[in-house]
Amino acid sequence: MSQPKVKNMEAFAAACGISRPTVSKYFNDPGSVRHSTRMRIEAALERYDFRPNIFAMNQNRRQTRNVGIVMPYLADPVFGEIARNLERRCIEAGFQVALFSAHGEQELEIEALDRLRSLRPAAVLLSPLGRQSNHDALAQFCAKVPTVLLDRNIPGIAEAFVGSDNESFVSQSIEYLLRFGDMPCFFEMKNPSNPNSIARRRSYAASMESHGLEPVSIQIVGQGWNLEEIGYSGAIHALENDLLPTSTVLCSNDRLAIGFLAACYEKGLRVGRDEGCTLKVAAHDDHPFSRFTTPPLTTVGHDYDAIASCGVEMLFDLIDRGGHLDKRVETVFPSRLVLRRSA
Amino acid sequence: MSQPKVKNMEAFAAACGISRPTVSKYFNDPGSVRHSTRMRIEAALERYDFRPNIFAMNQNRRQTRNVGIVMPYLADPVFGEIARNLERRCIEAGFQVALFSAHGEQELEIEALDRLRSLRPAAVLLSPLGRQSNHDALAQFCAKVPTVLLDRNIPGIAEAFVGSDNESFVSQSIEYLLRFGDMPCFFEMKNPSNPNSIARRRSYAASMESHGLEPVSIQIVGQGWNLEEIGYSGAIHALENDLLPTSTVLCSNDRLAIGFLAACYEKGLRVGRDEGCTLKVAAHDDHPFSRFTTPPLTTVGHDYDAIASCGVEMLFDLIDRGGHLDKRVETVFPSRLVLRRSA
DNA sequence: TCTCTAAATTATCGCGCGTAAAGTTTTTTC
DNA sequence: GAAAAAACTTTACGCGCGATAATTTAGAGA
Repeated sequence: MSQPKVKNMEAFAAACGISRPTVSKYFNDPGSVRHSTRMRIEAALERYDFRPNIFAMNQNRRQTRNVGIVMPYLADPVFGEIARNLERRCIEAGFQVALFSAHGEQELEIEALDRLRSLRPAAVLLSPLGRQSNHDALAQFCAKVPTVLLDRNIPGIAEAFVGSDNESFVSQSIEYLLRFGDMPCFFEMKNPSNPNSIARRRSYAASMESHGLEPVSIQIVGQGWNLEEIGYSGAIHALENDLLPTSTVLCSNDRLAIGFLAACYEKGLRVGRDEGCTLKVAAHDDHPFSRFTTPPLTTVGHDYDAIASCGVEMLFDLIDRGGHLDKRVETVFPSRLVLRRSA
Repeated sequence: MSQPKVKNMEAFAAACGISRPTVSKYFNDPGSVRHSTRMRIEAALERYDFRPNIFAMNQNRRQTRNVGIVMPYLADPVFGEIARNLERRCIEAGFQVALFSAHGEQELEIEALDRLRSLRPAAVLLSPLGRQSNHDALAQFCAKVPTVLLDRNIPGIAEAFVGSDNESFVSQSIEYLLRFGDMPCFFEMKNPSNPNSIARRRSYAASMESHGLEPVSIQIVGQGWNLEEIGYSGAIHALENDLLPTSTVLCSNDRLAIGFLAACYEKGLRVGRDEGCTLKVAAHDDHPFSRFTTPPLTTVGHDYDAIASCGVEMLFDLIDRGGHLDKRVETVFPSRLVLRRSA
């Protein structure tokens, strides 16, 4: 079956034997036209290679059907995974998705939001860089474009927030470690760019104190997103100078832990809960790679599916309500412990 | 300084005291107007918050300034990294970038190309799934949209190909291993979805034979993109059944090797070139994590920068030439050996 | 000062669609 | 069966810009 080209909706409507406004109505909502005419249009759609010009549509509609997804660092598999979930669901709901990554840089985040704005998205799912973000620029953006914050909260900005409960993360890991009598010290960056890290730091301290224990942190230096490298150098430094106050280390996140484990190997330290091991290591995030570290990393995982589901639902709800929610909604999902051999 | 809104180019031109066609000309090429008028426009641009409606522009231009980037699996950090490089350069050249991922699925790749087409891109950088791709659909796409293939070649399709030289990859690793008298066996998937894997298989055999040695492959089963898991199970199976013909293993790619190393740890095998190690492992790709495996993985790395540079240059050249090259160009970059402790 | 040319202007068309109003046909309801 | 409602058609306009042609203006060189 050849598919003759039809250059515009006018010609296509003529080929259907239907008026253009009705065809237009069909493309905006196939269910809004009579069943018999719908069949005629869809039959013609098989015969002719036609799809409405997306630019003309977007120009004339009151609202586009674009949604934006902005990730802080797409090369990080965790965000790649989240983005994948979100994108899938948005497409299924009939939206055109524009995917952006800040690549870990403040300027690029602003630039991405800037380019996104010119796409006039109906709404945006934004996972900000966090501390590294230009908060004024974000606030300005969110004031103009309906936005749902994802994974990283910035209080007061955007219409809603969906993410993981950092408290649940840390309390789960600590409960587990304490059950075996281990006093976990907290391994983290001194100046983390990730706001979740701050929340986890607080949760660690609170959780320890609630057990009548004194929190002890090892704060390592480092800037940027190369967390494995930062964790590695920090661990080397800590091991060489005997800075570890306890034999159980709870890392703020898996990527730091991956660097930590590499350092342990280099220093000839055996990690795990087996006999002969001198160190236990646990962390948070359940990074895709954590299952394959040596030893496999005990960690606490996100419920990506729930976060993605809730995030897009919030997004659609926001769009339905005209871009504004009566009050800012914060939804937070609990995490689940993933037991492996490192602790 | 308040930024009063200006709703269209007409109004903005009036605010500048300049005619609309001239302003239009400016936005299409700021250098094409007289210096004094350019200054006036840019001064007004500071005062007013105006940017041309991108939909109207795209609708009316002979050609859009959109370019598409399609990756096979964005959650893989290797592709995330490549995409980041490409995106950056395209934006700098003044293009709007539409980023898509096939998420490892044939249908999604087709769907992405489909959505991309409606964006009428000036040209596309496509890194196909490869064997898993629907080649007919790809050919159909490339016939209609000027395309540069990236990383994975599909002969005869698209205007050009830019990637790494798999031959150089494998010969470098083999040369290195043989220098220490190690007979490397080749660890790979039986039915790899990645066309590079096929090229590497051939290169391994050729390289071994050129040294008068007999090639030995371990082909493991598995489907999909969860390569670490596939490598892990394959290695467990091989180790338990004593299937390894040599004590040096050359993995087709790093992700398989990561799984392999995890299996070795589980089986209590020490890997590396130190004393007391029973196995050496090397691979290809220089995955971002390979530096942090235990032991750190000896591998062969891509020249991402060169590939990205060449890819976008090819893309721009293709656009300049009106979307067609006289003859299909294949550019291939050599790789560099990255020595670490695993072999 | 005059000339020549590059640049800017005016005027007008077209792109492909959304949208609205008014009139017509078809379907539903009782 | 008539009345009401729903779906459709026709007509017309507008969106914001690119493109073009015919004119006018400005700036550089002689």
